[in-house]
Amino acid sequence: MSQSLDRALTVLAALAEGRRTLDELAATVGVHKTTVLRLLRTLETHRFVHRDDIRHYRLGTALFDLANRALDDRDVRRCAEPALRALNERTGHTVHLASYEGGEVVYIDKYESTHQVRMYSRVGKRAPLHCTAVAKVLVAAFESSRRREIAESVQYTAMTENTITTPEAYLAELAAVADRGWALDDSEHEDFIHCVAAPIRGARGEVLAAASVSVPKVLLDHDGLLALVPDLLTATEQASHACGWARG
Amino acid sequence: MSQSLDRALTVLAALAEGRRTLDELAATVGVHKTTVLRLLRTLETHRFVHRDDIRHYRLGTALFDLANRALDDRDVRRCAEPALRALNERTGHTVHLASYEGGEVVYIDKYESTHQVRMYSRVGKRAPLHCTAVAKVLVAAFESSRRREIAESVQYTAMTENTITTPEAYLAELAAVADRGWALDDSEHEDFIHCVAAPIRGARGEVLAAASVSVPKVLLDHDGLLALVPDLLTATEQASHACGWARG
DNA sequence: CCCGATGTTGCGTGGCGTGCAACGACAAGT
DNA sequence: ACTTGTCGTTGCACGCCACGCAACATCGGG
Repeated sequence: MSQSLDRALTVLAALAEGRRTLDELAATVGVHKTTVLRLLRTLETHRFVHRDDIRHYRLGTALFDLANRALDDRDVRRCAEPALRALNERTGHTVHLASYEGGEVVYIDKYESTHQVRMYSRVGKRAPLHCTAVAKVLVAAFESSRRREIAESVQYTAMTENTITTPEAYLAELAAVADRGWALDDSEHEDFIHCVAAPIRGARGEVLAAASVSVPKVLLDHDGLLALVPDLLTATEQASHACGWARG
Repeated sequence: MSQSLDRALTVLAALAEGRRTLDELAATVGVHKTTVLRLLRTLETHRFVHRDDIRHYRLGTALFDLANRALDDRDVRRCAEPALRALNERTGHTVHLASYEGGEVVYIDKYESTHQVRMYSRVGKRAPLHCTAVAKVLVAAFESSRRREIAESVQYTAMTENTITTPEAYLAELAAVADRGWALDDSEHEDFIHCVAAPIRGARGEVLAAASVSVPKVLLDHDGLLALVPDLLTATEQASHACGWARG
């Protein structure tokens, strides 16, 4: 563990919240401001931070560059794009693409709703495992031993009345998801939003990612949401083909 | 300048090219592999890198998170979104949003073309100052002394036959752009693509960002491109209003 | 079974990152 | 205008910690 690097990354995390001054940063990281200054200088030469004001620092453009270049490398993202974009245009609702990596589910793409009501999410954000449709789809793709392992380690924070709060209920849900081929988030994450999600498969049939449609309950009731499932499955199958999946 | 941090950032830059092994990284950075290992460990605990394979490292999810959170903070991006999205849907062509920061022009948003022919670009990518329409718009927004200063420091790399290659020609072009309120890239960056761009203004009339429409020449000839200008200006004016611009 | 390549660990050295204190720059208050 | 306070910046000396080395672990291929 490199101390200075560790501190620099903490600085970046602090800057993610918004622009900060030198000793605001020094305070949050808990080191002398001189130290932060030097770290910032190095970060600045690499364009990781940028000072717009004489005394305010901000995240720099190198971050955008790196992140989006890395995202660009993901084949799923590129291959699934036309299908998901079409789904988004057809339904008008928010479409997410998420993948499982390193024990967490992360959004790797997003297509905004055309409606006024927007949901809060962001590419790069991590999705809770127990109360999102995409996570259910992705975890349900594992064999049962792995599922059980994950189910044990999840923090079952109750986000709404409907949130699943026990490993047993979660495992049962996963089995159901695996069985029917798509997942439902019945306002388990946020009270006013419900979602459906389905897997996108690669050449060997493995699950590469999950796509979801999220819709505010004021726009569509439960049955209305379920009516989107065929549309969703059409899109994910189309995306799966684009990713090399052979079987229809 | 912090040595270890400097090396760590170089490692990240190397990883941006794609997944790498430990001593590939050690070689490119030019240090002992032990050193790289320890840097990677620190980076890994902060989710900046992720090892998908036992011997391959990749950029991690924290980068996406940071970058997109930072992008989210940009008011322009959010405010301009509906107008640009509409422009993109109306024309079917690639729409870019770019802003000037720290001496460089960087793409902060992108709306993909619906046509088969796509252009290569990416959010976070830096746009050359002398041969892109967005850069012309942004630089033309400065007062003449600043323009001259910038014009002197630009590297006039000739990308195509039409690329502007002298400070004098560049300054003349900037004056024309400032005068008519929009800019043209007549295949000055890439042979087969031409673009038009216009500024998006904030509450005090200052230029916040530039929006552009890029279209392959096989789809639209010069006159066809110019015919898009009214559409573009409608969109940028709409976006400007959303950003607080009062005057129509 | 050996051998090469690559990731990992222990360890001693000294470079370098650290905190301190003093200084500079700027703004606000009196 | 002087003072006062705040914040960024610089010089410096100490000692920690990051470094490279070498040995070990692990895995695959011949």
